[in-house]
Amino acid sequence: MKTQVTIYDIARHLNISKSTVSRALTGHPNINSETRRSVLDLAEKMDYQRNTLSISLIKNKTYTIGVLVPEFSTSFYPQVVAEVQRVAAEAGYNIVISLSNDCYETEVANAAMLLSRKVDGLLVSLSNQTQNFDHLKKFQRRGIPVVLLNSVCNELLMPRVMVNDYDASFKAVEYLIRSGKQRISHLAGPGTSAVNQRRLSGYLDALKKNGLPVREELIIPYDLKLNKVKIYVRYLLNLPQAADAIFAVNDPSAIEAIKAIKSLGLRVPEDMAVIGFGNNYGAECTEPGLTTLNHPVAEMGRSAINLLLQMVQDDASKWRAITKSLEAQLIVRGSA
Amino acid sequence: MKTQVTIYDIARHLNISKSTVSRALTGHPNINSETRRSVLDLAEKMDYQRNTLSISLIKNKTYTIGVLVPEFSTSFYPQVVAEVQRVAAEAGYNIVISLSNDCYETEVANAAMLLSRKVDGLLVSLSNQTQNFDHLKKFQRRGIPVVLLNSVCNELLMPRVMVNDYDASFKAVEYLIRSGKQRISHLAGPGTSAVNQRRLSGYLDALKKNGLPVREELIIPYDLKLNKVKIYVRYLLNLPQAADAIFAVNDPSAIEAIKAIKSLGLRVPEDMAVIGFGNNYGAECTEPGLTTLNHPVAEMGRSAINLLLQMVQDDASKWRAITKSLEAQLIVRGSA
DNA sequence: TTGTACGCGTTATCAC
DNA sequence: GTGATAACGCGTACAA
Repeated sequence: MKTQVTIYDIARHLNISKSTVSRALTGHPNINSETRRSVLDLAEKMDYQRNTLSISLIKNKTYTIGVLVPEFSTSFYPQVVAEVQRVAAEAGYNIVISLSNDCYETEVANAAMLLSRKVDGLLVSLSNQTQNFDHLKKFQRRGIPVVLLNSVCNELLMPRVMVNDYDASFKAVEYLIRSGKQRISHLAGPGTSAVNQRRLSGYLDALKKNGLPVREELIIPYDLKLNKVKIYVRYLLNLPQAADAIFAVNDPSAIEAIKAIKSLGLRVPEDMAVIGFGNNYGAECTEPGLTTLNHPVAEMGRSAINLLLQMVQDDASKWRAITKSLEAQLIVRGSA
Repeated sequence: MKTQVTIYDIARHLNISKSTVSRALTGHPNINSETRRSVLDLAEKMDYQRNTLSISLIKNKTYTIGVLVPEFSTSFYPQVVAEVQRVAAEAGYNIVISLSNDCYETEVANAAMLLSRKVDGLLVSLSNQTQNFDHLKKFQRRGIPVVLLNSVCNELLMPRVMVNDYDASFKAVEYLIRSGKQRISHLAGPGTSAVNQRRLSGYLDALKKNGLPVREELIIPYDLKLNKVKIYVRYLLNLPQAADAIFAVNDPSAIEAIKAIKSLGLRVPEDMAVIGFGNNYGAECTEPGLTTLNHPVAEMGRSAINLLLQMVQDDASKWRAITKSLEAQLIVRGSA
């Protein structure tokens, strides 16, 4: 059974104590430079590798950040996570990623796992289902900082980074109105998610502010299962007063809508304009290109992890439950 | 300073020894059911959380798998990783993800980090740049199993999971030939990557086997920077004998090619057919839809992690350097 | 400058 | 069934 090389092994070989070896390895000032040299050489030769576990145990610090996100099914979270990983690595931290698959139970289980792994901080984007926040409270109670991404939790005071969905949606709908559209429909996501609520609000207010009536029949809440989009599009076109634009809650829905419209022999944006949300992969691949709101993914990841790393270093008394709200820009391609 | 609740705290409160507490918590058989009950109750009440670090230290086992991939810039790795995470979680393992950004130095640094974190196994997809494999050898030397994903390393004997790029490319090119194309171009990726080499081989052999000449001017090696695609497309169309089809090494290139062809006023696939590789997000968004080879992402992730978990459990003497080669299916949409 | 002794939180091996 | 005691690998007061 091959066991690892420890500082004790090095110490024996050099006839010194393991504390001296430790000092050499950690770069402690009080050590003879020759001793240190020979330790480093031998360590190299013996292919010594520090055991991070024991150090973490002693220092009660793991240099690990837990990242809890719902899914990787669009480009959004992968891109956010990539940026988070990059920034964290620069600061000497590693990340442990957990996917909740938008399932509350999985989210709780993963949170418990990250807790028992003694992460130094938690970056979390809650699942759509999550209504109970005890799993996050456990972190707070232990003095482990938590930053929310794209999520709201009114019970808990913790910093969060989000996109200004309201403003963005408002902007998108107003753009449609300015380009002459009158019957703008909203393909909405599940109302359980605060994100979707904010997008709906932006839609509603843009209509009101511009003197357009809110028509219930044009607001379609759906579960984001793409196969239903075609049905909705057909419905919108067959209304007594057909819709002339769709503001979709996300890009995949918008892309699906464009396909449906075209398959019915109609033109985008003349017969029906479409605007999405996210600017995911694929948004520029449609014909016409999808006009959509750009999610500032890298910036979101960067803000969130920087906020969290700052909290990790600061004393808990310095923590502030600030909300960082980033703007989503409207990218005009051709679908609206 | 709030410190964590330990088994010793529980022991004191109940006037028993910490060994007994440990036994209760781990479900050891030799323990009075009443004692156990009171321990579990108190643990719950005190919000006790096991410290995985110390257990890992003592058991020399972390239940952690290192996952080292190049990037998250297409849907490929995120989807693979999502599946790996799912399967690993089922088996009680967590994963630590590291992105190398296709940079050799980063890859080496990340590997060292994972090593010092004492991962139980490593799943790695090498960067394009990687030519030296010492960082992987270190794992092997310590008895930590490594599985390669989509990578080749002739120096090292380790299992790998890959797509049968050769067969897939052969299939795609043959499909183009059958549909009447004669001057099939290949937009190739950097030759340093074995994956790209295999795709090129499949292209070449399909031509040969079907009696078509290999024309050097139709083979374009490029660095996958999408902004160059338009130039290449124009070049291919302006040849004395213009190309009539493009087999692109990946989907983004193919999608870019379709756009370029259409922007020049030509038709896909009549004037120029296009086939991609990967079936990434966006492949079904183009007009016409992109005909491409489907990367069996979930299956690849599953195979790789299952192979690795098996090795983690087995003795090193049982390890076999098998190669698991999965088939990529041709998805015919409209671009060819 | 170096060595000794202890502790981090837990499990394992002995006794009893 | 339970309790000491020794590990796991390392850092660090404290003493020398």
